[in-house]
Amino acid sequence: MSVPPEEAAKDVFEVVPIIMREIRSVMRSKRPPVLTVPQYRALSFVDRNAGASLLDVANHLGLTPPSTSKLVDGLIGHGLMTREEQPVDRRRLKLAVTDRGHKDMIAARQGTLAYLTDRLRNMDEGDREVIARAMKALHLIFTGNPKIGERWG
Amino acid sequence: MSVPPEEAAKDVFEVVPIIMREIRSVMRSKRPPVLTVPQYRALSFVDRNAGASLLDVANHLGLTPPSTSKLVDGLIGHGLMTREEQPVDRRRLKLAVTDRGHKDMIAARQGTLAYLTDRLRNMDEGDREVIARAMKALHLIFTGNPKIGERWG
DNA sequence: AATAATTAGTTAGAAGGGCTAATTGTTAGA
DNA sequence: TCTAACAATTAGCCCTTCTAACTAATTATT
Repeated sequence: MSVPPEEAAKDVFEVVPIIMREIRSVMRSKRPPVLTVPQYRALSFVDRNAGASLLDVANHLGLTPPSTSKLVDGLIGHGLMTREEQPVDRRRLKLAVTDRGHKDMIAARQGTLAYLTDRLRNMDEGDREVIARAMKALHLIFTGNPKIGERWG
Repeated sequence: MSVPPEEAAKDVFEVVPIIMREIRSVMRSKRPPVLTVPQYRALSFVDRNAGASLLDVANHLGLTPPSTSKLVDGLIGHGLMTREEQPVDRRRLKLAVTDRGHKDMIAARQGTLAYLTDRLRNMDEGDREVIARAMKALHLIFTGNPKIGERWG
């Protein structure tokens, strides 16, 4: 049976927001610490790319520089990230995750993954394979990057 | 090859936020009108369930009553929804979508679907089928409802 | 009928998310 | 040098979502 792009689009549009709400809810419910999804994503990126600049983070998150600046502000305010000046190019920041930021990030990740894993446990193994394949295909068309999972080491 | 729930969870956790950001971005970029995702979802629900109460909307969206109240406030302020009193139970609201609300909702939906459709067009047909199947499986485990797509008539 | 408990919805206040436009400093180039 | 480009921030806007505390209306209890 052939699936036209219109139908797949409708399915994605209906299901993705539902799952996203779950993810957000789980991630924000860990307390303390409380991490929002963008905060988690920023921490995770800087954790893997120590010394990243603000624009690096903005590009990775798909946010504008001002939004990212505010986001980083909040993380620094909570002691989860640091902002350093670089002697090489004083315009460019050097962001880094603190120990506490690293721990909070890991906690948020594990909590969310545990929840999702639990949800995915009681289903047909074939369905799980379909989901994994679908996610890889979606990742490719939405990011252009065929690699997935590298953020997980 | 077997896909353990942990792996599928990681894939979902990585990809869903990316797609969601795209959806949000596209939906908010139509101007005028500008509808956010929660605004769209509230309109869409009330459009299909005229006379719904605030709690009906809150439950459907997975939001608290105060959040929903504020959300509805905004929609009414923009002339997209109406709030009526019911003589039967004067505590219970009767929400309805205005003509303009209906039109804006359709416009937001079509714009977003057009974008997603476009993205999904240039891919292997087999991948599209995998995506459609994955979305149906995910919909079932996250909502308990096997039916999908009814919202699209 | 009077009182208590529940239910529907709102208000207030907080922290965050995301944008555009305008600004400050810094570096590189003609 | 002087200008253009760049990195980041500030200001100001509106939306999201929560908890806590509240009002008003209904139902249940005595």
